[in-house]
Amino acid sequence: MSTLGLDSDSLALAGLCSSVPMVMKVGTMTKKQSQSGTIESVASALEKAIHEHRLPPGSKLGEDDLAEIYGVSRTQIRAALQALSHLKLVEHKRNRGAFVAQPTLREAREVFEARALLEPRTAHSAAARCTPEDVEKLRAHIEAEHAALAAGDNGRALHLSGLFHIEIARIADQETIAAFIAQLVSRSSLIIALYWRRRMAICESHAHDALIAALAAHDGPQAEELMKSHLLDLVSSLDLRNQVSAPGSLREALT
Amino acid sequence: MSTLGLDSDSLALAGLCSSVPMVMKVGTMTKKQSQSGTIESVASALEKAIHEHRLPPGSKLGEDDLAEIYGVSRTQIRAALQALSHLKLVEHKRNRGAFVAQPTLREAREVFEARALLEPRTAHSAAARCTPEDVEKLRAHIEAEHAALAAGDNGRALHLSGLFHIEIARIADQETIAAFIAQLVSRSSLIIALYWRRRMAICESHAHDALIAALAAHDGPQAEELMKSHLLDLVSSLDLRNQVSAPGSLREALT
DNA sequence: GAATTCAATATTGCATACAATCATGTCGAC
DNA sequence: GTCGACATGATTGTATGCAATATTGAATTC
Repeated sequence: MSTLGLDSDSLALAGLCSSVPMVMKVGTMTKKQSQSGTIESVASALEKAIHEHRLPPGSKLGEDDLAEIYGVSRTQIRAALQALSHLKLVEHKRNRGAFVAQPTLREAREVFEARALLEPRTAHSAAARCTPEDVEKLRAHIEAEHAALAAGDNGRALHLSGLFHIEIARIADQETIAAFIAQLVSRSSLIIALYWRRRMAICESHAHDALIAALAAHDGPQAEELMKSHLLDLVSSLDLRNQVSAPGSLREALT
Repeated sequence: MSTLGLDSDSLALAGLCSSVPMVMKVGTMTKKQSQSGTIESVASALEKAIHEHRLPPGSKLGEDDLAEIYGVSRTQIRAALQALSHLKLVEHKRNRGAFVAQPTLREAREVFEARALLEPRTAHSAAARCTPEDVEKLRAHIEAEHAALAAGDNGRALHLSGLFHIEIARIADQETIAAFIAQLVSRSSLIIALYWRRRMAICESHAHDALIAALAAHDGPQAEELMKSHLLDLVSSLDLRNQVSAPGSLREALT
């Protein structure tokens, strides 16, 4: 039985899962679709599930379970897990399997230092290149984010909030930096799952609104400053002080 | 027959290759060492060969060839190639195989923009934390680089020059940023192979010497400035103007 | 003679089968 | 009653074999 958070119900929610080719498992003579985007599909589905905190840090990602859930072979699951492992989203323990990564306190600090280094100046660049279409796209993101929040789906809101940051890097027309930021945003999602202190409300909406305004006005310095303070706000909503162990990792620490 | 630049001779040069476990291929009943670092070993060996320009951009990396060269199974070769693919060092073409990546002009510019964003401020941080042992290590790097240059081994010198930059990020105690820089340095090696104009001499030695001095003196602003100008020098030694095709990619473009 | 089609070969993509390793639960000894 | 050793089960790591696809060469036709 699957101990994953990915039962048939959440599978339907995953969105991208629907693009996983339907393999008619009637034996070995069936012509499979060989749609060949399976690895990326599985990786995307898992990534999304992790972003939305349906798979909390530390979750075991058994190969057989995933293979059965997605209806593909273990080989492709392994490839997808390996890809996510390179993004630091899953950790591989030798002969033990793959687990959703649990960033340490140190990693958490490093991730946000890297974001502080990359994102403000990227936002600056984006302001110069931002087109009306880009602004429209960003507004759509915000809107969807608000809708998700209103619906109480915090996970989805967080996911969309991450996409917002990645979109800004894309507007700056820097694919390489955008890839880095995408990775950092993904890891941030894990960090938030581990170190977020509930007392603090995530009032990102305002920050994002102001950012859009600055971008639309092509005000580079303002966008840079807003992004910087936005990231600082985000960090201050986390509990990154030294502590004996991260919440939830206790179980892992005592084995 | 192998069309790779990795005959038995260059195999011996690869250094890390010696850590590839010796599989006694006497059939299937032989107990292999199962040293289990094979994938990393192969990936490192390939990475080094690419850094040192023994495998120029566009080289075909046939799985069977590599499997025979390193005496391991195709499975591990595939895993190693996949890892390098995530570092953007090799490109996978569907049903065609793996090739040493050929960064486009656009990618080349992006890589150096990312470096310009990351490295100067990382050098700044490194200056504050730099210990005498770190300085010694950096000097050793420089020395080896000079030795390689004197021996006419430009490839090795380039490789060491890259390690120098990564070492600085490590001194800054930022593993996450160091990983990004490592990737960018690797890709820079490919970019140099494609777009370097021979007229320009690579006078990095001086820049590196000055950088060490600034780091040793804990002069953050100076280190930041030196790194910035060093990167600019490096870019100016490249030919990143628009052109019909990169040198060497002609063959590929006409197939 | 040149071009196009078709067959043959080589190479990758994929899945399955086996081997190795780790976790768990039981039995026995102290 | 508790601790330790062992056997069993489950899960990952690895290799090999087959199927699918691209490339190469030859033969045929215009």
